[in-house]
Amino acid sequence: MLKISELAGRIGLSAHTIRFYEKHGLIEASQRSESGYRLYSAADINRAEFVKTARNIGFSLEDIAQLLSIRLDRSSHSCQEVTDITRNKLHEVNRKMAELEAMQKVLSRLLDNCDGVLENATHCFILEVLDNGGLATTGRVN
Amino acid sequence: MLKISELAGRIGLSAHTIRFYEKHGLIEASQRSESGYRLYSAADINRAEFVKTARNIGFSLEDIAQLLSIRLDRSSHSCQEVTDITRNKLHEVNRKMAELEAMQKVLSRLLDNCDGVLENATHCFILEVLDNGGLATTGRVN
DNA sequence: ATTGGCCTTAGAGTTGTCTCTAAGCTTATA
DNA sequence: TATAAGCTTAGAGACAACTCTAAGGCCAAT
Repeated sequence: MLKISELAGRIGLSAHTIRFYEKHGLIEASQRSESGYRLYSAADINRAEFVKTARNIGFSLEDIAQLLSIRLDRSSHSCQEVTDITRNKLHEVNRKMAELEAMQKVLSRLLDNCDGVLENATHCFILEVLDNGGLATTGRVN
Repeated sequence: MLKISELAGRIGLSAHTIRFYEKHGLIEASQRSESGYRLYSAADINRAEFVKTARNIGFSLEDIAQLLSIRLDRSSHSCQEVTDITRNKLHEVNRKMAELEAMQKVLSRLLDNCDGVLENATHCFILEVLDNGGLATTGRVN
């Protein structure tokens, strides 16, 4: 049986975060010591590690709550529920990537077209683009 | 001179958001009507459009505040200050992209290896990976 | 004159994920 | 036995960028 900071050290979360996860139903201590300290069993530790792994992958706390409830009673859930959660997450990631890629393109184009060595910014290319509503999409900028 | 909702319609922000931006020093109404309504001049509108464009590109409100102060007095700022802000943003975007790419890889690998049609989740590949601390990096999973 | 839609302000609420604090009890070490 | 380190709780605070509310004044049209 581990105490909270032992569990924390073991899985790489702070004790604060573990209590926070507990408040949200993700991690639990199946026992308490006489003085009220949380005590984590092997099963509790496994569960905590599951949570940490899922968090590392990028699942939200809400996703993880769902995955945990499936894990708790695997036989009454389908594998598809799990793949759905995973697929949704992947779609979300793809959406964000697309957004970031768009930003990346604009930012690098701005930098490519600005020598950035002018002593003052009276004719700064980037400011001009911002003033003109963005990079022209007609006509090459490259 | 535009009133707030006219400006809002013109640049595609809500009046709420414009007031919020004003509170943060990004947009200002150089005049008020007798009854206290905000009135936006051509210069105010340009500034608001600058803000909107920068926001569309993905700059944070804090970035924009800096860009605006350069724009306000271009001659006493260097072009490099602008490129620095832009470069920092690009680095931030690149960092986030790398994170998302990692997530993307893991998620697609999870999905690739799970047929996801099992009636129940007793042997769900994804749950097993989560239970075992993540995808093995040694040994092929593909 | 009344209605409805716009405007004002200060300030609270939202989302997600922590992060920290205060006040007080417990346990281990010197 | 004294001290430090660790534990408990409820609840506040942080961050970004909004989003909304309440309570009230203003203005144009019917």
